[in-house]
Amino acid sequence: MPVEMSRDGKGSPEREPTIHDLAREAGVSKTTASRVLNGALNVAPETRARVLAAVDLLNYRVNTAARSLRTTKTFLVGLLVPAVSNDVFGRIAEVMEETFRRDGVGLLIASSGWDAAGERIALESLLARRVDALVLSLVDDRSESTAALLASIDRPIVLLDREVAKIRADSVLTDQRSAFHEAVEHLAGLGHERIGVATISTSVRPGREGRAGFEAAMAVFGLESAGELIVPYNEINRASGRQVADRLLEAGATAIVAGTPLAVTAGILQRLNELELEIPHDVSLVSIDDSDFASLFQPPLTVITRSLDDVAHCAARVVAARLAEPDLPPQVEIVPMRLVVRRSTCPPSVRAE
Amino acid sequence: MPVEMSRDGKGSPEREPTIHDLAREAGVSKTTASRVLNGALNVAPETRARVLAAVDLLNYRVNTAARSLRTTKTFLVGLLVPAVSNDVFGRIAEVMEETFRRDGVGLLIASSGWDAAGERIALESLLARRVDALVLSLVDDRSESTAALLASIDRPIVLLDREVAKIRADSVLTDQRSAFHEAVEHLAGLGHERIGVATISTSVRPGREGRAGFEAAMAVFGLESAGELIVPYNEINRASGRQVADRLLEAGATAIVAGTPLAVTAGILQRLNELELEIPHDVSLVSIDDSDFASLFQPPLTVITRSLDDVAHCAARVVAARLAEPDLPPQVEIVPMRLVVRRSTCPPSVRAE
DNA sequence: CTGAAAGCGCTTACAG
DNA sequence: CTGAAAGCGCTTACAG
Repeated sequence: MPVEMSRDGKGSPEREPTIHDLAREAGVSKTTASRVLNGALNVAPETRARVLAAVDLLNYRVNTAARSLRTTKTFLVGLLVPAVSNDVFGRIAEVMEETFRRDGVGLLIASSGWDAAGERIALESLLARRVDALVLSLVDDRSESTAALLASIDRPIVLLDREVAKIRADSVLTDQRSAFHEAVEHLAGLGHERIGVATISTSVRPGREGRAGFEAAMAVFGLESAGELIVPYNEINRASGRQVADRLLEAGATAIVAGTPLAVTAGILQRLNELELEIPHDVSLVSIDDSDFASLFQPPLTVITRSLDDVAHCAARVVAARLAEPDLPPQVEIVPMRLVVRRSTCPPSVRAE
Repeated sequence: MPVEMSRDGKGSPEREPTIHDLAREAGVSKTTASRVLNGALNVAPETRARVLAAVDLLNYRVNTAARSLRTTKTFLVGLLVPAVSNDVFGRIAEVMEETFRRDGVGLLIASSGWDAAGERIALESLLARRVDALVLSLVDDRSESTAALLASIDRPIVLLDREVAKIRADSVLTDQRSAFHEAVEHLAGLGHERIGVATISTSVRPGREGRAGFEAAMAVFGLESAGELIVPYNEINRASGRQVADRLLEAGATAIVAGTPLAVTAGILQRLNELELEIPHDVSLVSIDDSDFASLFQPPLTVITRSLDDVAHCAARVVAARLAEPDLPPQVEIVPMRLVVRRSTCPPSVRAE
């Protein structure tokens, strides 16, 4: 007697069961098996039960590749971020993954490394996998070539805090403008007149909006937002943060709004420390995005923050809506930011130069 | 004349070109087209060139679903971690993704949320996608049910700092034992006798190895490693860290080795601060894994650290080797840890109780 | 060095 | 409510 050990559930890990095996086990056609697998409603309850029992017995799992080939959908969405290791993007990725998982959708994550060339490659790899939709946090939303690439794609795109001209896309934005307004309001209220801001480059929406929000707020409070008080950081590292700190201090800032990622903020703090400038007595500091770091630093940092989970849920919802209804008008969701006052801000002292 | 606008490269985003279109464009058979796509060597150079030109012209990208269906490989590897938002796992995920991308392999990341039930679901979702290999950082490597599931899988598995009995798997391990030895050596050298350690539970290799390393080192230096000096944290949050700090202090520890993730370490620091215990004068502290947080905290933390990039590269290499050679004997790679002395450790002071 | 043909595991009109 | 048949886009013996 030949060794026949199929359908024993576990143990001999042979060929994975196919829908054919499933149908045979349940005594129905592949068509019917497929119907219950896909939750079609026109199936007799009893038949459905038989198929489901067979699924359990055989430990059947649908072959996604075959399904994709047939339906031309991959049930995969691609997420492109500058760096998953970044605390903000890491959390967004985590929550999105978990959210999509409930719908049987996988999240393919790619990091650009804050670099245009890296971004191109990451994007290509996502496209090669034929993801059903793309969620993007680009390094430069003004790039013509990126815009051209995205325009040619014909797949749903949701932009995370970016705006790309001439393409059809949904977006989830952060209200940077009001964020900077709140920061300035807080600082101006404390009596600061020379408020400096470290911010991401204008090649990206938060840089443009943050700057605009800052300037508008300064005007509202009757303060001068001189050009030298707005300095973009160039790279995501400490050196860049130290440089920014120097320039802002040179410009006479008594308070700094650090619209910077952690590594850059770290550089700013490091530089202030070296110069023996105490926070908040010598310099007040407002940082963007909350973290263990911010709340545990001495002094605990006053921050402008948002719910990263909201951003992620929002993005997932937008993707789902778009996939369900491709002809929806462009969706735009705005996630608010709020100020959390801690101990890194106080009235300015009269510093002797 | 009917509107015929195929092969215009971009613009009209119609049906994606298939290998059939490619073959026609290049004037060869699908077989040949497939051969050059897969880098087969028995193709005339000139033919190859024609196909490649057609690829460019049509902007052809192979349909991964079809390829997978045919080859039974998905070119996808699954990474299961407790949380991608964690600084350690985030970095590992980022580097692995980038490494795999070069080989055209995608990384599907799933987070368990440090939870057994969540882990099961995450694992199932990875399996449902039929990933070619699994890289796992389990929440409990002693779980019988997880072991049974993994044993039934028949796909390459590489364990990240975990060891599961009775399954066939490769592993990338961290040398926790020597890490804790170094920490104790450093602290004992400073004169500490009551050294406490906060560590992950023994349901996971680092918890077991760390504990063993700690006890062995204490013995070497003639110190008592009483049970109350070893306290596991239960959850990944500050409250848990505060609790751990209290217990260790109660046990009379003058130095703490915090083998804890950032959120827990944060709780320990917070508690010490509340109790107005100064680091290092009242309590010395050695933390595990370096970060901006650790180096910028006041005082900068002495840490035991490892190269996360090495861990990631190592894991990627092990996966690649296993995929290329399924019958390789189990591979075990060990990544070293080293001590970086900063300013959170000093000789113990005589504290009045 | 090249091609015709079969088949991977699904889903979906179509027919009943 | 159910099933037979076609076909999604590839790769791979097999034959030449």
